Amino acid sequence: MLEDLLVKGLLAALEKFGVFEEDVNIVLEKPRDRSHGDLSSNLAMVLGKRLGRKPRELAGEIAAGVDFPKSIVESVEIAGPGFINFRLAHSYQVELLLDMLDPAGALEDIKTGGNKRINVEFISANPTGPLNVVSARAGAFGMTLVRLLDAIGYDAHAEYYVNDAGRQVKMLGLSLRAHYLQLAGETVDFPEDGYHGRYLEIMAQELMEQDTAAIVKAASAFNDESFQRVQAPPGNAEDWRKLPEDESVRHFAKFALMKILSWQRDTCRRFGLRFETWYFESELHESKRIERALDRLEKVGALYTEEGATWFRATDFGDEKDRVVVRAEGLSTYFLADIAYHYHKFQRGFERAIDFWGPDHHGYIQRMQGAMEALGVPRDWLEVQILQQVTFLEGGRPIKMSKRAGQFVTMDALIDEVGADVAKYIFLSRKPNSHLDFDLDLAKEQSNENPVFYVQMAHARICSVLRNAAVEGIDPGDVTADSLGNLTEEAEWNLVRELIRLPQVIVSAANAREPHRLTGYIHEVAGLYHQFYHQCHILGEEKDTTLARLHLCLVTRHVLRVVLALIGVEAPEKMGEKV
RNA sequence: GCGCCCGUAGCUCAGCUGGAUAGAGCGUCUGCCUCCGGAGCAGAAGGCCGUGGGUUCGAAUCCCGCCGGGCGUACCA
Repeated sequence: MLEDLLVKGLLAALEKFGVFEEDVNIVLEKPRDRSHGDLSSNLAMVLGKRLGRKPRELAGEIAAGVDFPKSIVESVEIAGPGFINFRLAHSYQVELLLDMLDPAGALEDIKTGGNKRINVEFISANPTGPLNVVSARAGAFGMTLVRLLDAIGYDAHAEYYVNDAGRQVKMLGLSLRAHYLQLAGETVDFPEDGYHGRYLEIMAQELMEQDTAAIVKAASAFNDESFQRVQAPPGNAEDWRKLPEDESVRHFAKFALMKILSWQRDTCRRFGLRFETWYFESELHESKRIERALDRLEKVGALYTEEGATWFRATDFGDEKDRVVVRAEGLSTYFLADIAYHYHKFQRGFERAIDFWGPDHHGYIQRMQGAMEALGVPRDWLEVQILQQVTFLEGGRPIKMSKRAGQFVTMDALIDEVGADVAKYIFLSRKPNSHLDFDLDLAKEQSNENPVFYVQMAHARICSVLRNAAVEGIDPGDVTADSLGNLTEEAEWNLVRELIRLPQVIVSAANAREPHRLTGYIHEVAGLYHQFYHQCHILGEEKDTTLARLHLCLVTRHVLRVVLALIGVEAPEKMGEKV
């Protein structure tokens, strides 16, 4: 790595001041202003005080003491209050570019994860209705993080947890059954805490029209491995209606669950989300994992009984109060199921688990990590990323999202109206902990003026130039150091300098869990490409120039493709007509 | 009350873990298509980085106090 080389050189120069590696942390950064070189160190300012020297003088002496090959570092300058600025040789930058294209090069070198398995769980929405638009942010982030982790050499695994057990599912069954009975002409009281969404009415309507065969056929869409548990209830709705109430509700619930999961899965697919595993809570109950987790907590002395309930000693693990795991009536809490789920996740052999949660669950982190610790799992095994809330505005005012009241914007509607690429790009341009206002009206209007098109345009433009080159019979061939050496313009080198940052950008975005650094980066790349395109004519120039510029196009296209693939946005060869 | 997150251009947001003159998109204004795609380029206007202190060579960034907003604070999920 270049930076290591520079750091080494600086350290060598520092020895005569009695400063050694362990005394100082040398940081090199890219100056904002290009006239300050390619890389910059604040070393002299940091050391100035300690050595009782004026930073600028010190910088001068350090700079005089370093010795780099001219083929790598073109110049070392002192500037401002004492910055040491390095200017890289063009030949070296070209080397870095070529290394990035090399299948065994820089993008391979950043794969330092050792193929360790990491589980990334996101969305995990309750299976009580269609996915709403809040899940879109989680989907965009989670999926991108999975790809980023793969890009740095981990074996990342996307997972979706389905809460298909407990009270809410029963309520779902009750609600659907009530709708059905109403349609069948019976007078029924709608359950008090029932789900009022219109989708359940529609589902009930469908149910009236579907016979057993149709229901079974619908269920057969779930033959994938992760969905073995999703099956049609026996018979048809008329049969279920006649059953004793409890059993009847269970049948309706099972059907509703099946339908809703199919919607959720379809929506995920439309949004480009692929989950290796859909993990069902009901499985935890059936496999006795919940009881076993409880036993184990008991065994390690992390439980006690009070007022008839069983409590987990969360305060022993940093939480502010102890938490109930089994209620006085004997029912286990959602928390206990979650403990069992995460413990099983650990047993499945993941080196680390990353969960994406909403801000309303932040108070849940301590107890969850505490429970894992109590079970003997390393404290940092479970990493929770809080994705701040999205406030959706329509007609200038916030939409209250309530699934129970049936009032929310679906993720499908978002995809229909602004498009998956635009939606993903908007979410991925913001950092995870920013609360963001999403104005749907504006998004619809601006979907035609969105930054995502700016980036896609750059890609399409490159493809177009390459097509034109082919028409003129020019075959750019492989990118070589010689060809790129013919680049002379400022606009060309501005682009080059940005392109070679790719490996670092990927590493930093992955490690910081901040995918938005990717969108910032390609926006910059696209901008520099557009500038280059306007300032430097590519085709019809003198032969070496044309070739060099075509090669720069090829590298830019590669970088854009790599990053667009990471964020799950298409890299189109042509842009459609603007509406 | 306590805990977490946020406050940067008219609006929506970046600001790479403390650096040099605070950026982008949208909106507003001015130029640029007989020229590889104008979904583009060049430029202008627009900021006490909520506020008051502190830390140091240096703060939008770190610490403390206020002000304002969101979320949480269940034997709900």
